Amino acid sequence: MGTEWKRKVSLFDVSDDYEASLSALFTRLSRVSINGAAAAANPPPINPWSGRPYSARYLKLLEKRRELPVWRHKDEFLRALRDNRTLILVGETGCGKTTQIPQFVLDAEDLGNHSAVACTQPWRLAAVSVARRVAQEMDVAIGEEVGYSVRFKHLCSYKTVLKYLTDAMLLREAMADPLLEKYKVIILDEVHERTLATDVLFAHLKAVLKKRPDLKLVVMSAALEVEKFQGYFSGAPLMKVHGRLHPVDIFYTQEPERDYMEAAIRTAVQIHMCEPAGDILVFLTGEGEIEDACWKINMEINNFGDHVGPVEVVPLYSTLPLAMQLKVFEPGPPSLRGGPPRRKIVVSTNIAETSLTIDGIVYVIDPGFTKHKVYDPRIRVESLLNSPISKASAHQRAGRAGRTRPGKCFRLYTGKSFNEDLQQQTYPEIFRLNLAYTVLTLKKLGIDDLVHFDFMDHPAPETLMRALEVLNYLGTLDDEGNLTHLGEMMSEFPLDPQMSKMLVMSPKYNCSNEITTIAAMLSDLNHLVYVWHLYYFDCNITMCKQSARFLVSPNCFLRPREARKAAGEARSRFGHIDGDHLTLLNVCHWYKQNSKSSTYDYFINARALKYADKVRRQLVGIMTRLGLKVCSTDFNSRVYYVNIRKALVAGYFMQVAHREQNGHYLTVKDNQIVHLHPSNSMDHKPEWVFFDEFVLTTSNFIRTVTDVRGEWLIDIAPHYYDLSNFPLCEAKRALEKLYGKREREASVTRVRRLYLTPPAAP
DNA sequence: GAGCACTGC
Repeated sequence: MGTEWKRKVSLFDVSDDYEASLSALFTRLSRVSINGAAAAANPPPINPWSGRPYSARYLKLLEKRRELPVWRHKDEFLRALRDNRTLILVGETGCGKTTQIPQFVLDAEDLGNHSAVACTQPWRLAAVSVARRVAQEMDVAIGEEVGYSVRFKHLCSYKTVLKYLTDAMLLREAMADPLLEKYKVIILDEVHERTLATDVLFAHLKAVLKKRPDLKLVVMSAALEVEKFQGYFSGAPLMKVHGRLHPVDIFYTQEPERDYMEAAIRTAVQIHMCEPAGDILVFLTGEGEIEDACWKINMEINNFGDHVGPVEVVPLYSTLPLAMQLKVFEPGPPSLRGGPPRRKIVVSTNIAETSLTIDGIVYVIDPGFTKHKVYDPRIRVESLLNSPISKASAHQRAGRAGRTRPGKCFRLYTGKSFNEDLQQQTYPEIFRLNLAYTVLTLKKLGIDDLVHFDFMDHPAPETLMRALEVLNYLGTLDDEGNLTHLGEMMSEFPLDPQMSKMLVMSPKYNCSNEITTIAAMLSDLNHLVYVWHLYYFDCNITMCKQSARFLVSPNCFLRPREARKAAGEARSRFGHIDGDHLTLLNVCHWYKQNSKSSTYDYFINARALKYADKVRRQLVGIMTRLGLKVCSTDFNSRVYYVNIRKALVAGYFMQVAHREQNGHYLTVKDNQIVHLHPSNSMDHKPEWVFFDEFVLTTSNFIRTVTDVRGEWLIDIAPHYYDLSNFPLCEAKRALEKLYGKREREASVTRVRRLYLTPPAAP
């Protein structure tokens, strides 16, 4: 301990010296006390957290912890924490900041017996696995003194003093308790990821710090853009901790490569022929490229015959079935003594950049591209663009080569290009995503003035305007920009506003049961499976954080490459001719009745459906809490599907396209030419459709599309289909006719009433 | 005629 700072010694106080002596004591005990006599004479020290004696594992872990680079900075950190309300800690992968810093904070702060320290992570798996690890390190049961809170899973108790949670979850907590009063110290970890939730928390917590003098904030990040963080947090002190990775030699090309695919394949083959043993990881942008490259690498190497060792080329991307994904973890072919090296070549998307760690990789090939989701508020389209990676990404990719031993990274671009062309960081999400959901969150947090809100990076004004416009049309915000009663209800759902709107409206159409199912199926089905979690858990915390993530295909329909046709046929069995939303409902119904039978025979992704069911239960819980009836129209009723489609329109009336005379579809108001995505299940091309998403890939596609009647649009959303505010187009003329028809119907009704209704008694 | 990666009381 530093001499200038005499800490208050409490029961919770575990100083370095104390732990060192404890460690020595236990070493002695374990040596002499086989028969227990010595142990009885020297009772082992009591863990102040649990009130029980420390276990042997505690000491084993303690020794490992003390080797972490961050331990050398413990005193410095505690001093900085005492003297400042905000501080920034920069530490490279493997320095131990995520597990140790929160424990240091517990050592420093005199806390009550309620949850007082929160540490955020961008990913659920990280929050859960780190919490479990830290519970072991503190020798307490998970869910007691150390807990976690992520979507669908909360493991905390009244005893919890340290809680790991996702950043989005802390934001959710802030919506109910804006000052976050139950926390004394909030640690935001992995802030360089710049998730939307982290960015919002930055600004919100900055404001909370002004209102709560007792709150402290620790911001932790990997390297890069440190000055920016420091500037934003008005010069908060900065601590740097170095990590422990093996060195990686980086090679650039002399000249820019014209064809990065060809260059990547050539480099892989060269490494295999010339470099010593060690597996290769190649980064490409998508499934098509990856399958292509795998085939070509195999071909070229096979052409060399027996002169070179055999290779196993393994593709890796998220929509690959799980069993295939797991192949990347199998060891490659063993090398024969004296023979040429054999090796495994993994060809992967970005998934291998941060999401999972593969043992044995020594060579990385980085062509410098990735696919990115980009939102254009002008045309309201999210598209996938093949674009250059950032320096931070390149750094991360290179690091994949140095995890087990010194490695090499081959960048297929020039050093000049790296220095001059690549962005420092990947664009933060706040620049790239549709902000409707985020703006609703901010409104719920009580932030009125979005334009002057203290974002670290301000989103484009158009994106904010679009979000406000959408929320206004949905009835979430009134014309002054205040949250309406409807908006209050919508903000309770962890869903896009269109979806929360259709949920809130669905009881009115007597189909909230079905709408809840469809919402669950539509909400992003990517989710994490904790396959390797326990296996890696005791080995290495960094691996545990990053190894265990496998994606479920984002779609409930499987389409294995080798069985496309069969998959298509199986899918058509579920197809509903009125549209994909109803098809999703069919799949769910089928699964509920047949969950025991082999889903794979029907090319149905059972894990996606299980996940959807989890989401559904959560949504039903929220509905019930809000007093919204969970009900269904009789399945045999003529209006069963009609009601469902109408309820969907109540949310999706802004995402509608109209078929023109020439057969093309134009989106309403924006007049974008779009095509029905070939995966749609309709047997016809309806005049009007609504859609879930507009994606720009090989063409302008609208995906997840359902037939809607024009009359419903003007009945359900007359404020949006107000013709005085509509560009001249075929859709407008079609709507004019519909309004005319409605007007005639109305006058007939008036006449009937006039003549047929008996006059009311005076 | 088709699929980068993640997340949410």
